[in-house]
Amino acid sequence: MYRLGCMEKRAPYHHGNLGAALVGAGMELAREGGPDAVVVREASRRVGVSHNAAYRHFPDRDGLLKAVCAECMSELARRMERRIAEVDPDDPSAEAARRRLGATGTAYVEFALTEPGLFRTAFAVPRGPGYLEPGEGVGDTGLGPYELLNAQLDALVAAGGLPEERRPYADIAAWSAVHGIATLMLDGPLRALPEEDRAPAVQRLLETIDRGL
Amino acid sequence: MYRLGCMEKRAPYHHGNLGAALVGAGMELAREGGPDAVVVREASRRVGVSHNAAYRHFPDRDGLLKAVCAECMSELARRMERRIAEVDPDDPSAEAARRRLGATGTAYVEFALTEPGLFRTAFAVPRGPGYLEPGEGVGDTGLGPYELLNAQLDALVAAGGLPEERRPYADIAAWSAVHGIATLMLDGPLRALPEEDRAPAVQRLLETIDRGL
DNA sequence: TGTACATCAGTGAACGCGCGTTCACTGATGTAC
DNA sequence: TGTACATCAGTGAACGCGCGTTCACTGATGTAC
Repeated sequence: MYRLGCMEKRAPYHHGNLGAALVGAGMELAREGGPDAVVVREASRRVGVSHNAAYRHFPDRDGLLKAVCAECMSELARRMERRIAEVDPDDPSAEAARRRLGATGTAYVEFALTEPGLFRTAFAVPRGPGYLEPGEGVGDTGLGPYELLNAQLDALVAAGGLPEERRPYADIAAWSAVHGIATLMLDGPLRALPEEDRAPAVQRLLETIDRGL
Repeated sequence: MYRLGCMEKRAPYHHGNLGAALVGAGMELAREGGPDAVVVREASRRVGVSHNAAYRHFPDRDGLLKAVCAECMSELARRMERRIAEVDPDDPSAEAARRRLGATGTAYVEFALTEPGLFRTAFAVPRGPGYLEPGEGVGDTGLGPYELLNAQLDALVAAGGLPEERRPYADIAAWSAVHGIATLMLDGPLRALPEEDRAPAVQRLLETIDRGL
């Protein structure tokens, strides 16, 4: 087998867009192995650049992880937006609002189970508050996952599907429920739950929240 | 300052109970830094023994972590038992059963927030199912945390507080909710939630589950 | 009660691993004049 | 249009870290006779 000249190693001396390329490689790593797998040396290796070149674009390893984090959050937001959009956007009924709220939960769990590495990375925030700058971690609508959830709850109140006095902390309650089942199935004892029990368990959880809110 | 002779280093040549002592040191490490902090070398150091002595008692690092894990689970179980016992055990009413169920949730979140390291370690199970042998990770009643939860749900059904047809997956729903809020407040974005919002948020979540189940 | 011996429970030194980070460097690019 | 020069974006080598794990070893303990 001939190796063509195009395999020359020296091509990308000035890479042009190394920062973005490293985040891309970081996403791959996150997908395959979660946040711990997002390491400077391997990301550089994949891009085909020496490992210290990365320090021109990120102050340190946490800087890279932060950027990958934000990208994972955005991915989650986009998936939520997509599922929400499946409910007729022109339907103003409480029932539709309720279905949109359910869609955010469904998308959340779906994301966790189909992209475990990205899900873990999205929530493996480097310590300290304010790790996401405004405008980071958002989907196509410019809202982040948490804001999308809140928007659905507000819409549900507006549509008369949830009494206003029960609105406070409803976001946290709903979020906790889906986050919990995702976490338990992914990294917790429920990882041993047989495949056929998963969908009904999620269904039961969403119904419980829907009824309880 | 004089160092007295009792500080002699050579005292514990044959330690006598090194395995248990290492688990004890491992619990300290877990309390301070979570599962990642449970490392053979530091545990040995704290016990005052060379680091490879540990390999007489555990096949490898995961062996130690597994033992510490089980101990953390037991601690959680004991705290749940304690909170459950605060509800008059002779009261057979559905209302009491409901309060006992709430107590398991309260204890769970309490444990997570007051002992974050132990909580994280309890759920940092080494990969692979069946990591806990039967009889490991249990409290004084011989039941583990999940079994305690199931017991309260069964009791609630028996007391007429929950229709039997809604029993399936109710355990997972309830567990997910409390696990989720604990995880989000501990390691997730809700770690930024102001102290004064925490208790009401937990309260709201427990009510939602209570109403929704 | 002694004693020889197997076994047990430790020691100390060493290895390899992959990482994060820093250093002095060099070749490419952009710009003021 | 040229040219000198600052700056930018890479390179390659090296350091230190703390860990898990293994090796040959040694002193203490328990037991068969």
